[in-house]
Amino acid sequence: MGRAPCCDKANVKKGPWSPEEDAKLKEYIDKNGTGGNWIALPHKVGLRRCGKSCRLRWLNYLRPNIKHGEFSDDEDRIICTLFSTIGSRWSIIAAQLPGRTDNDIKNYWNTKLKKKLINMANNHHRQLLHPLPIPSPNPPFSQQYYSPFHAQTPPLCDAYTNRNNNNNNVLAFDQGSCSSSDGSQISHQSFAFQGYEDNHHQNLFFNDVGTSASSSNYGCFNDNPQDYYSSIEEIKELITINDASDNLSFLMDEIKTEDKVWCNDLNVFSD
DNA sequence: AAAGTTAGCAACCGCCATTTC
DNA sequence: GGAAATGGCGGTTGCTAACTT
Repeated sequence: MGRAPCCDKANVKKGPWSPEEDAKLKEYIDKNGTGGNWIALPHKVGLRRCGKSCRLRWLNYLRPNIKHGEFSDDEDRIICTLFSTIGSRWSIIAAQLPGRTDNDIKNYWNTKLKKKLINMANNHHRQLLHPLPIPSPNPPFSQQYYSPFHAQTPPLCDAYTNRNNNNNNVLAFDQGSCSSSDGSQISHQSFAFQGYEDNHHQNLFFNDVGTSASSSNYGCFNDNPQDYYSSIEEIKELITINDASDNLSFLMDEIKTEDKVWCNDLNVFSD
């Protein structure tokens, strides 16, 4: 025969945990450990909770060194990189992000990061359909790749300045400041950029929505950043209709098959 | 100011591989 | 060897706070 039933479903409490329950569980595990048996734990602790619920509460909230709050750019990059490689294996992705739980990452992906990525992929999609003029001569900007997650990196500033000097149809605003070629400091509030590749298909810049604060001298900002989209509704539709994940996969595949390198510094979609 | 809508997140559900007896 | 529980995981739900109309 097998083991005894894990818990009396009719008598266990469900819903949000109270501070008292948290304190009980934490105190017990701090003193005694989990004992390797979550199902037996609630009885020992004196909680009317299912063992699975205790396990989840401990792993996702109570255990030491849990990190809460905003995800960093580095964490974004790791999540995107791994998701593009292994898909929704949240526990594996979480293992690469100390202090983050699979549940946290899953929630973050579903509520924020996926939308961000879809938006970027969609912008790229448009850019491929309607390529901008390739500048000539090709400006001597940094060979490093520009990452949309990384709006404040020096490569962005280099690209910004050099391309501006060549009066190209590109712009990039970042929060903070960077140096222009004449040595002056440029400050910006936000970033927005129109995307295109260089002649060698080695550098790819992105469209993205954003607002320009004070950069008219430096970019060729074409009026309203939303003009880069044929329709905002189209973007909403892209995200909401059908299965957003399938849609994202489609876009990812499309980008891959374009034989282009996307976000190479993230190792996302690189050949 | 109130009602309606949306976004974020904690927690639950259910499936499946593993473990136990 | 097989039945049944456990542990672990990804998907989903439901509550609540924030935002919009």
